[in-house]
Amino acid sequence: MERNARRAQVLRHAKRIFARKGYHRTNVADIIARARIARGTFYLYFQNKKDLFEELLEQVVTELTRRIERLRVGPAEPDPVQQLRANLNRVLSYVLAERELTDILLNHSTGFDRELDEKIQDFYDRIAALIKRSLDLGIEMNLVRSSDTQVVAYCILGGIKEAIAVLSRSRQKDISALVEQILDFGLRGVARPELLEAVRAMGDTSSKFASFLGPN
Amino acid sequence: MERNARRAQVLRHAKRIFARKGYHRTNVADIIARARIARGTFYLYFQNKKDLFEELLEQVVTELTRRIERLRVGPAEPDPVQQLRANLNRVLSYVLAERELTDILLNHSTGFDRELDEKIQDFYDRIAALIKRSLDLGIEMNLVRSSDTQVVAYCILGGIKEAIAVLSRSRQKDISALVEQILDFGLRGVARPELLEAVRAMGDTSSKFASFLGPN
Amino acid sequence: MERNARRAQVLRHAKRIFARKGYHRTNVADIIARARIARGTFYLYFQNKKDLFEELLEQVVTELTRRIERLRVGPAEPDPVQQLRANLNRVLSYVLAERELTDILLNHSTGFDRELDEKIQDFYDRIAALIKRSLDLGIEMNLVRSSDTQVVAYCILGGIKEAIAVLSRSRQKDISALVEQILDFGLRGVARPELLEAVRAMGDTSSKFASFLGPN
Amino acid sequence: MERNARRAQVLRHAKRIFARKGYHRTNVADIIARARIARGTFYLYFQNKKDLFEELLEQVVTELTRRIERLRVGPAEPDPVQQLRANLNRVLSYVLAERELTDILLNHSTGFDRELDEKIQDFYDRIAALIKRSLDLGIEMNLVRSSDTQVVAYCILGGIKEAIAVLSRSRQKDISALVEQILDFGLRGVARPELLEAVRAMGDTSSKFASFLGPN
DNA sequence: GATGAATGAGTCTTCATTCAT
DNA sequence: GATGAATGAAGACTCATTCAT
Repeated sequence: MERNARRAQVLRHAKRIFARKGYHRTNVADIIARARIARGTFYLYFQNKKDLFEELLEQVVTELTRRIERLRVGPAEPDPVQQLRANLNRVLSYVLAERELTDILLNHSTGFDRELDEKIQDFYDRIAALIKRSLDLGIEMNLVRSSDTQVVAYCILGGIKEAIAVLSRSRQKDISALVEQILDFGLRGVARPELLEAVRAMGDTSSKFASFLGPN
Repeated sequence: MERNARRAQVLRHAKRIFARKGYHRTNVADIIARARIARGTFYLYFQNKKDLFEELLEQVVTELTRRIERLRVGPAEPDPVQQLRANLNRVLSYVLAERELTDILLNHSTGFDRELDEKIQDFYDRIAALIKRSLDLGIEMNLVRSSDTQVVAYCILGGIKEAIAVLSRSRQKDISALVEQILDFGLRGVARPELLEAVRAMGDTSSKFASFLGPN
Repeated sequence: MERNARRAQVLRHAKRIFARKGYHRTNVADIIARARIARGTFYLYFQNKKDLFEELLEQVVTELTRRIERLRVGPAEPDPVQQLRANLNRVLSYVLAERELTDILLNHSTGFDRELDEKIQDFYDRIAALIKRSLDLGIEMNLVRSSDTQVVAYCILGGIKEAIAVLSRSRQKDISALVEQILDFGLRGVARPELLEAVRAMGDTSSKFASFLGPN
Repeated sequence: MERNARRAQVLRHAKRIFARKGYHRTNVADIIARARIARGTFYLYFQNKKDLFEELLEQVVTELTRRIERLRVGPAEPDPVQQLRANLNRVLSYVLAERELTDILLNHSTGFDRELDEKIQDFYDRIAALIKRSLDLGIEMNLVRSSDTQVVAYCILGGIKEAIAVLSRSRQKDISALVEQILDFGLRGVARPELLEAVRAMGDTSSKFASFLGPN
């Protein structure tokens, strides 16, 4: 347990530095100075610098994966938009809470470790696949217009990534407005026009999709 | 060899290697081996490795900037969607033609030089500003629904970046379908629902926005 | 090994090599080979080659400065010539003991770093100023003939430097004769002729100035 | 002849730069830029950088050697002090006229070329030998007190070198006063005290040795 | 467990010299 | 003769990792 506490402490310090300076500009000297441990001690807890970095990256990826839930369909389930909103909320909350970690993920430039690059690409591909699946589901449910869901999924993913980057750069604390903007933009981008028109006709004000997409 | 030719030759080889291995894993030895020049020759044309890299980066940024034209409004101008389509086409064509350069920009450019990082962020901010301006214009013209155009602009930018990344990874040669998907998604995301409905009512099949946005 | 001991060890070896080969022909490889340490170890103790060299130079300058005492006048003080003799003795002893360091100062110190050049010129200027002050004092005390003490001071300084160079080249171990020769030459060069005549009349053999310059 | 003119031109430029920056800080690029010749052209006239430097050094050494005449004794010869004065005058005039060349000689730090170092040491040794010979001659002639003429010769040489360095640093144009100061200091340092007393008794003002050292 | 001195492979950069045109 | 592009040996410095204490 003591061991884990020490590890966590080093990880915490390293996270800061990696977020601020990036992988290459950060050296072991920086980390041990911050963490106030000896050079050798570092290697008692981590195989090497890359190992530590990977662990941090793993952390974000894992936590984000945990916070992004697969869309569930069923009578007892909340309506899909609500689920999307919840996903976005969870993701953006995490960004706010762990800005440094998400910075590492977003700004990490590829090309210093093939394996790591693949791991991250994998993560994004998984997210894109989830989005694609939601879109396909939406099409089946007659909510989403037909399109190349593969491409659109990546567009949505990219939009969210960029919005996160903006959020991370800003000092904003409130994410709800941001969530609604992203949601609105994305949903309208994929929704069947009839639906949008119906919403409009009902005098719905923007970002109130939920009300008509499911009775609950 | 003539000065400019030699410079270009070195740039060409370096581009390849940087795209494949990234900045840090590429060393001067790699470059000169590829370009079949001596070590000293390299420094005859470039101050140092970073200098060469920056030049490549500058190249992409400049060319992309050149290919993204500001939306023009006026009776003699092509309709806005046509202009957007043309922009996207020019950008994606460049990506296809200079896959390596765009790879460098998208994947390998951040994290090793503060100054460079800023230059690139600057570029993206400029693009986002252009998109925002187009949205604001669209709102004025009653084509675009009201929204936080700042946020939406970044969402669109991110979507395009991600789509470009996909394109760059794929071996695809035809960009027109991709352009239409991106355009469709983006336009629907921001268009006023009435418009979409009108289009729909007219039996328009996806990506034929142009027909109603202008008389031509 | 203990930090200071290791530093000293490297300095010791470097001193030898610098004295023999000079700054430019000595490379870090030479030093670490001699000191039997790894390349990195060198940089653990010194910022760079120049840093080490400067430290050695600083050493000579500091020690020589320490050994050259300002002339004191007063009833309880030893007579001035005795003080000059003591200064010379201390300086030449150091040269004998640290032949390599003085070699570095005399032969290898100028021309590779503007800043360093100035530091050394400064040192010599300080010594010249001390000599000039002694001469001015001697004039006040009616021991020294009037002259351009500024110029004469540099002549004396130059004479001593050259004598030191000779000493350093030779394998001589006894400095007392050398000291007397320098002293004799210098004192006669500046003394008021009446004094010299008085000494001569008293049948004084060379280098016995002291006997008449004070009662002791 | 054209060839020689070109050579001379390059030498002239190189002299300047070597004087200002020293051998190591001066590189071939500096020289050819100044002389406005191509890189290759440099090597048409000089074997290499060292060769050019040596030639300049040779120039000073040769000219100084030419200007330092051996003391002649004889009824038809000018008195010795006059000859010494003439030597000093010729040397210092040259310093004034070719400050850059003498700077090179004086500041040339040893240790980058064994052969060159020896050549310079040789020159100084030759001068010291000349001085020693003059002293020995003076002893024979009962003008100079007995002493270790070897040591004293180097003291005198050093004094002159240092005085020259001062002259070179200053912007002074008049050397006669300087010559007298050096001469006075040196002569008094070596003269037999009886002589000095005689001079004094005769009411001679400083630096008028000449009047009594020979009847002519 | 903890320490921090030691390691040395890996890179970048300079610059005197050559040589094809 | 003149040019200047090309050369590559030489050398400085960094930093992740190891290991004796």
